[in-house]
Amino acid sequence: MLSDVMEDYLKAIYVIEEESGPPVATSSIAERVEKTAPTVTSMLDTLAERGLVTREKYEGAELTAEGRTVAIEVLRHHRLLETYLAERLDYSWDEVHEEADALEHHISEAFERRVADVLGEPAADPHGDPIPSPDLEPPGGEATVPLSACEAGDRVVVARVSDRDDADLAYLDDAGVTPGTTVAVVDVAPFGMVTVAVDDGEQSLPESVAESIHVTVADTPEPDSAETGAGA
Amino acid sequence: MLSDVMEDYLKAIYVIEEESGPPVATSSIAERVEKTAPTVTSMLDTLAERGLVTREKYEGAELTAEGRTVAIEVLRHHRLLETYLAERLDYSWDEVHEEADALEHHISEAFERRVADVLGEPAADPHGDPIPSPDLEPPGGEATVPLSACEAGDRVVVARVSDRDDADLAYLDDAGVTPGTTVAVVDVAPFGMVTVAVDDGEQSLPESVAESIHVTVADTPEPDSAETGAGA
DNA sequence: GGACGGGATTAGACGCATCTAATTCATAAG
DNA sequence: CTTATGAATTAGATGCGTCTAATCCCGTCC
Repeated sequence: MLSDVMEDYLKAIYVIEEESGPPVATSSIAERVEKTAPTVTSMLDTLAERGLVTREKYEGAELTAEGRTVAIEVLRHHRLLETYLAERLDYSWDEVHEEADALEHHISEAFERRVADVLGEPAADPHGDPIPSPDLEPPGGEATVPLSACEAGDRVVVARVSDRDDADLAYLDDAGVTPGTTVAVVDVAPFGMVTVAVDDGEQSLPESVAESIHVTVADTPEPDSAETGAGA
Repeated sequence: MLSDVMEDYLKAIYVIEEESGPPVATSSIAERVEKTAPTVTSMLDTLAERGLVTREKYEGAELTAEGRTVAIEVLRHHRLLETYLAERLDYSWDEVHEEADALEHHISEAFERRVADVLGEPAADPHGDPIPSPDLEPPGGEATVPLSACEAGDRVVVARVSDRDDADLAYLDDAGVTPGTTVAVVDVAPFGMVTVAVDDGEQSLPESVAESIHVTVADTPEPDSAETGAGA
């Protein structure tokens, strides 16, 4: 039996692999799971013994197929729970994460299946993150870019928003920046501050927030008049 | 923060107090939580240090007011979950227990409240056990007796059925012996085997099962002619 | 190429929940 | 009153996940 703790590490490694690819550094796992580096090192040893990760000393870790499957199952639990809480228990978009984190390790296969059934096997959770299918294959990621990488003039559709910071989430919800909405990038200032136009006005977002918003570009500005180059 | 494990002990002590009153013996806790006696002893020490139980060596343990409140909260979680699973997630009566046991320690106050809300603050779970109210006062137990203590001729209403053995539960469900149904006691044989009449025939239940079914007596046989029965 | 700096690992310890084996206690039987 | 019996406790060890402090390795900078 895998402990909750091990599942948390595997999940962390998975999402880091998703965003930066393997190998995954000890320190980035440590940051994500909020443990010290030596703790992570020893857990990686345990995980490696169990065949859930491979690793080389001083390099980094990488999930095995088995470890990846476990991680994806946890992620499926997490995202199904978030969706269920939002749809059936009146949770708001920004509240679901914590509860799902607490429950994801403790639901049975039966629970997972029934929740998926009553929801109709949804494809994405309230933050826009894809919900892995029951076969636990890695969900196909459609190409998205962080909002922080966009340029002034782009019109973009919000694909997903990191679920890691409740305060940011509440703010974005309030601002009308939710998965599926279209926003126009008004300005990208020095240090990454991004200003976007939404239905009810303009919002300026610090870089840290803009990084956590992933979008698909609907429309790029035409590179035509005076402002073509490394402008502004 | 109280660990899940501590909550389990407190819950166990509470239900044992319910059925036999304090003080609660180390060995009966050990049996219920499926741990060895020394393990229970040391946990009782911990619990006593935290002010959740009082105890005297070689005597037994008793919940403090605080310990009782914790136990009742866990029980509220458990029974709300059982009810929710049965009503909203298509679980059968005999499946809910295990899932509720796994989840009861991990749901938030918010979750508890919302589940109670969508269910309309139910009074009893699918096994007939009373669901503690949000104030966490001990739920008022209406007087019931175990089916094993009934006599031939009694007509009784099933009040609640222990949720501890899935196989028994499935059998009883199939037999039509569920909370709220009325059954007639046909015979009480030596060693406690009880035969009851239900809608679809007669069922013979071993004593262990008959002990776990609590009933209210609707009608006692008049100690008079051979067949006083008020006309079946 | 040698020293430095920062991330990673090893060393060693701790707290918790658990176990088995040995001991102690309460009490029922003689 | 003494002893036997069974329950409860103490003693001592284990596994796990965690920490801090010390050491080690690798890539960079002079």
